[in-house]
Amino acid sequence: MARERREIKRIESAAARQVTFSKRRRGLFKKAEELSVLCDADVALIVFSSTGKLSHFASSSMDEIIDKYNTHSNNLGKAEQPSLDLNLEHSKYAHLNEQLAEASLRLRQMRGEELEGLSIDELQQLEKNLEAGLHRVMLTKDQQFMEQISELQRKSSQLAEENMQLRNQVSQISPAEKQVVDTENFVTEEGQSSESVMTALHSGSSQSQDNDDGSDVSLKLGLPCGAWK
Amino acid sequence: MARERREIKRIESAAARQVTFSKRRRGLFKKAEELSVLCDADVALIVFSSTGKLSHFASSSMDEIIDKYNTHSNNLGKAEQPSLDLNLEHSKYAHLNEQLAEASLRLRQMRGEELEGLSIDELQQLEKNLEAGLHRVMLTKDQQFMEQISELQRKSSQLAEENMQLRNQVSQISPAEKQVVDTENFVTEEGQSSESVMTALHSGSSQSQDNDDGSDVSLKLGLPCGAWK
DNA sequence: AACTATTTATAAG
DNA sequence: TATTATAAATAGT
Repeated sequence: MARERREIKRIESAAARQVTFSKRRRGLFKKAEELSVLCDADVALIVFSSTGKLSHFASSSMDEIIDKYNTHSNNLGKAEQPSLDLNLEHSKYAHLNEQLAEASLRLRQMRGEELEGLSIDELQQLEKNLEAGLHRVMLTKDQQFMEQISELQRKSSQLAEENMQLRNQVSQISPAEKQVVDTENFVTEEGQSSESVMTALHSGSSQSQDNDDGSDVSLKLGLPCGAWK
Repeated sequence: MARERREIKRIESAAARQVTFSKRRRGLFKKAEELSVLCDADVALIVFSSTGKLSHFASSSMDEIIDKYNTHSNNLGKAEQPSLDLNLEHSKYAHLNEQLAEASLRLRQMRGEELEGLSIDELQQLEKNLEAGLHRVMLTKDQQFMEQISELQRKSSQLAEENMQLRNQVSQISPAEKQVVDTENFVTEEGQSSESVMTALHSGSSQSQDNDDGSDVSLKLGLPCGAWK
């Protein structure tokens, strides 16, 4: 990354080593912070220079991150360090930590990670749970889709009716322009079929937070559907 | 450092965040190692992704570095304030509780419970996660099945061979009884096909660990498969 | 420490 | 996942 590539091995000259240390340390800390911010990750970095000087960075609390690290490591079967805590608070704390570790292990396993230690029986059980969960999630999702569709149908019927009334008003006030209104208005009749509503779902433009680049034609369904109320 | 500068703030799109996380994490770990090697520094790096997955690097022993960090921190001075410490303990405790609650909610949701508050987007995400997890679990399970089958094939070939040798011995010692042995023994030839082994898998019932009497080819599948090691 | 010529990292596609 | 144009890091001054 510079005038010439530097081989990655200990720099013998103490002076050069010190200079490189300063430069690279700054870069490393910057990268660590950027990672934590960009990706919402929890990052802890501890550096001791060859002269023993400490520098450190933690995106949240260093102690918390270290605790979490110890918990995870223990899960993966490494030795514990039962030295520090003997009082009740600490054992409660430890117990909570265990529960959390257990829960997150199960979550990771449901995501298909860390399956190495599981027996075939356990894998089959996991598979069943996943299938059952998936099934319920799909049912719930479909139900919400149907609810949104019903709501849209209701809404569009109402709008169509209002439109018709408005057109009537307009034609009474200025009969000559009725023709224009009829051809420009895209809601042609009051009773929209369910098919047409579903089509509208797919052709409607998106609203809100994401990439509104103009080519995205998917309608963003979802709660809270304040936009429709 | 790329096609376009990216502002250093949390990436909203989960997918993009994940991609960036992978890339930058790799870069960060590389830099950490380079610093430790070039400058003879002691470096520890702990990263939890936003999904809770841990990755870490330590140029020497993580525990040692953490110990050294704790020592330095304490020495460099913060006179301890008991009340503050208690508050800290308390808030850590509360925080752990929150994390645990969050984790178990997610677990229940993965089982298809408590889906009421989720938006359609969240439901679809959950569905994707479940499908991905299910897929990985099935792959792992199938792999274990295949391993067990291979082991069984090996074992049965070996048994069949022993069997043939024994029959030869018997026929040499007492040729008159050869007929009897041939008709009573159900293992007829040395090379059992894989189909026959798989059939045995489904028809086999109990196992007692061990009867290596040379004729039982049924096995209980499942870990720990210590009986075969 | 400030300055480039280069190498590296990485955002987008 | 691999590629590539560009931003960033940094080795040697």
